Amino acid sequence: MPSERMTIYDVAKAARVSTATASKALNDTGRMSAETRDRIRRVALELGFRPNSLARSLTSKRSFTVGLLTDDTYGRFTLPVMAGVSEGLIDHGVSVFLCTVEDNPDLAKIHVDAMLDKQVDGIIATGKRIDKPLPVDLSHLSVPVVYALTEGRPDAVTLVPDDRQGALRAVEHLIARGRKRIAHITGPGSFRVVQERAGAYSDALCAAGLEVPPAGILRGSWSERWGHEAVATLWSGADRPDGIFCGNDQIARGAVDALRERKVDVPSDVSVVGFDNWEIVAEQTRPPLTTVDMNLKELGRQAGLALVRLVNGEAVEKGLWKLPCSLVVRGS
Amino acid sequence: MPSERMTIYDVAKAARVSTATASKALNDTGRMSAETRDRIRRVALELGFRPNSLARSLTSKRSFTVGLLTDDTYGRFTLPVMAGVSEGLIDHGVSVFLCTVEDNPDLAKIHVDAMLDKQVDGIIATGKRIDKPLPVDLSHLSVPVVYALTEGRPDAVTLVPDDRQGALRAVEHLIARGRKRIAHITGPGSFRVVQERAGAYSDALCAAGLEVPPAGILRGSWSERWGHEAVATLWSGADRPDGIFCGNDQIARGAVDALRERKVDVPSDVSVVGFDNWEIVAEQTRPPLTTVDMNLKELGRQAGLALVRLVNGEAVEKGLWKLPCSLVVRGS
DNA sequence: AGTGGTTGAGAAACCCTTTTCTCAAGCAGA
DNA sequence: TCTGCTTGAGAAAAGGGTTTCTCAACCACT
Repeated sequence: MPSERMTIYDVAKAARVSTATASKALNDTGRMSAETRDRIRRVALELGFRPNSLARSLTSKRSFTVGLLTDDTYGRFTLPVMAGVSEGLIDHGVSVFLCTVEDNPDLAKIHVDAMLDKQVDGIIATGKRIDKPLPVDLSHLSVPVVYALTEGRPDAVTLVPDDRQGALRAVEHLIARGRKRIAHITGPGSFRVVQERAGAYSDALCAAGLEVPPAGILRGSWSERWGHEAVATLWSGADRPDGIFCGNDQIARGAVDALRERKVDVPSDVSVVGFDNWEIVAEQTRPPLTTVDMNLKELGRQAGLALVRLVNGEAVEKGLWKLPCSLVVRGS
Repeated sequence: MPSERMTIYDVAKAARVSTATASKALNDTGRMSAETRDRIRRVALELGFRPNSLARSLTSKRSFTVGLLTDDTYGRFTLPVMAGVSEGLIDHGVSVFLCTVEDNPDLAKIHVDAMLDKQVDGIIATGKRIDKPLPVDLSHLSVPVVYALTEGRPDAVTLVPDDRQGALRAVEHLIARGRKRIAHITGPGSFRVVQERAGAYSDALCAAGLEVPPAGILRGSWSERWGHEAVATLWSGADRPDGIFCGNDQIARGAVDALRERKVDVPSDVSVVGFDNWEIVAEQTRPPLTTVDMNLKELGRQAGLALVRLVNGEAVEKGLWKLPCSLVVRGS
């Protein structure tokens, strides 16, 4: 391991050419004899030469670096998104600056400025809610911005899971299982995903010629506790459901636990479908949850690729990109 | 918003000085009249000048950039660590390259090479297990490396939670609650944390003059299912415990659920303490779990700061740094 | 007037790579 | 032999900063 990094001067000297020639040989540009090109390449390889990206970026105006902004420290959504971004971009030789800003506008501004100073080619903004923006305005930057799983600007690319399609899949699955009286237990009505999923729930029932029960949609918090409570409410009435579509896996788990405590068998008496495919919840539920996966890693990948296209000046359709969800069938 | 970034040439021209003088004025180096310095600064501010980090790094040999390598995409441990790193470093003007490598040596090598090409000042390696290394050798790099929550080289700085201290706190808490017959349900014996926590469990009991029950330590998987099963085993015997220290929160939750199903009240009949303070599990348990928090965000912060000190050539004590855990008392 | 020390600021080199422009050599054709 | 074209390679500038070195101007003393 050479303690000092080799420069192109070292390569040029060792190959007895100028740095210009060396550069051209290594980048496969310019004109020279195949023999010279090969010789320079061999020498570079022997010396373990690796070009200094900084110097290269200085002239090329491309740093092959993007910034990833997130407001989520503990949640489960951003990690797969980030992994997807990282994975999607490494193939293009692009590295990712990670910045966590957690609802702090000043911190966010500092991070954005730092990224801009480091000449990022673009920025990906990601968060935990699709209906809340990050605490910083990214609309007039000199670099392109892509939003993923957070509220984006209308004139920018924004990637979100297709909640409606995912919810349809879930309800259709219940219907295909022969369920007729299907309820929906979900989170706070202030969340857009709640509205989307609830709308899809109603539509799916209508489309199948089933009626939406009078108190079919129960809104509460995103917690197991609420799933538990909601089942208590449902079972206190006369028209008990035989299928439940839950707004997330935690609610579903609370519901399944409550059903078990009432000696209602899942899935023979009642089928339950969750949302999120949060494995730690879904797989530990007894029985394991059938649930909707939002394919967040893929979403992150696409966000990265979209940004690269924008950076390259390629045409990219602006607006909301809804990426399909898939149903993971387990035991519930 | 100027579409083209201002350079120091623009500042120099506007202030009618040379770039050398401008640079010195802005960096508070060199000699010049206070008046000139102020004027240049004012001009720079007006123009919205921000120095190009790339150009600066090229001469200074410091990129104010570090790489963060992780093998964890879905787990819960790395996200707070990463957030802590990011938080601890931004104060030093250092940005973080995020790289997820997930057990893929080739991918890891690509990422490391990319980081080195981008002249990172150092690398932080982080993972999900303290007794498994990342799939890439970082021992002969030209930049310093700090390990956090992953197996590090003996001659490097490695930060891990103090499992022993955390476990002692947990068991002492049970003892302070007056519990006499304390069991330990934990994960696979192949994990070093299992050994550490189990050792601390035994030692704490001895120190308090309590005996370790014959089958006091039950090793299994890290799942709720196993916590459930283990309680069944314990309660099938004669010598039922009145306190349970669990190796993680999932096991604890399984145990608490099993106890409830047996009509054993938590915490009046049996006290349970978990490990990890994984809020999504601990807070949703009925009753909410008392558990050990590993302070992972702080661990990440420290990792970042340690790396900065290494980069600055300051003395840093090598070896294993064990960071204290804290007990979060809830309802169990 | 000559000497010496300080002050303020600029010229130029440097960091590493890419790129444009120039140019000598070689060759074909007239 | 002269002209014109192609080929291979290098000189130099650019990219945006930092830093070292130089130097003129000014002041205070002899």
